[in-house]
Amino acid sequence: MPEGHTLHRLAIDLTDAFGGSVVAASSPQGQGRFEDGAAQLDGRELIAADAWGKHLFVRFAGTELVLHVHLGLYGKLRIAGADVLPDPVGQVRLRLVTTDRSDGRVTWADLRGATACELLTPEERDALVARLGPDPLREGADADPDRAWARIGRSRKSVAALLMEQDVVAGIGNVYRAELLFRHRVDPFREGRSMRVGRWQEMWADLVELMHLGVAVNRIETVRPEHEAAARAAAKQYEGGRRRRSGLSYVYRRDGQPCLVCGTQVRTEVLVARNLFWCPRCQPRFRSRAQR
DNA sequence: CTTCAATGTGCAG
DNA sequence: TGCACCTTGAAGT
Repeated sequence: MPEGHTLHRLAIDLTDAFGGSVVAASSPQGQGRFEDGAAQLDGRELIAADAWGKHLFVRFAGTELVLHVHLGLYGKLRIAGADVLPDPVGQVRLRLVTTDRSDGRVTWADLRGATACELLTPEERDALVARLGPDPLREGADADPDRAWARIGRSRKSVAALLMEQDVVAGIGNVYRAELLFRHRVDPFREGRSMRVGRWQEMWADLVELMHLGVAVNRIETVRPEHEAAARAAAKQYEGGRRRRSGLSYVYRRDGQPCLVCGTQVRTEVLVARNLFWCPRCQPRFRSRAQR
């Protein structure tokens, strides 16, 4: 689940659900790992949440400390409402609860499996954000593609590796990386410095759109309308009746299957400890002038 | 039933 | 470079 779109969506949903309300904070099954933190937040008004890349920050009234959450690979923050508060399931590191004064209904958020759940001073938060690159989902100067280009355009590392580095672009994960490179027919293995700035500007603009769509539908969707039918048919065949949870994709997790555009088998290879997926025909090996 | 891989990252060696 | 983190669902036996 968690690439940047997930955290921005959670920031919106948390603010909608709890913003302006006093919350009860607890760490029910947190193995003691966030009990002190939860106690510091308990009974405070939640002001608002925001995200930068894959990091979520939540501000509370009456304290400078900021709640910082990073979901890692499989963390989840689930927000729900009901008449009665259910018992926590699994290792709930943090639970936030607010009760509606008029009808007594409760809204709660349960955090499980997160890599980070901690309270940061404003200085610590700023230091963390300072280590992150521009975020396509933020506004104005926080989403400056030139900052990313300053890194990419001079690097001998592959574009595929660079796109995963959070200090180059904050919020891209393995799915957006593979899909963005495919959509722009870019060879994942070409050096960053072999790219032209115009190409990067196109990729960035596309990424901004894709990730905003991801926030809106709460899912990564990257397939263009003209390929949707083929993508759906391919997914259906592959699923064999199972229910599909993730969005349609061109190449992500489609290794061995025919490319939706050209029919060539999609390939995969481990690059910097992550599975990279690409179409060798749509994204042919880039050869520099010197290599030709 | 058990095992493994996953949309991620930090740290040990 | 590989593991730990510690959850979920798919895949294997």
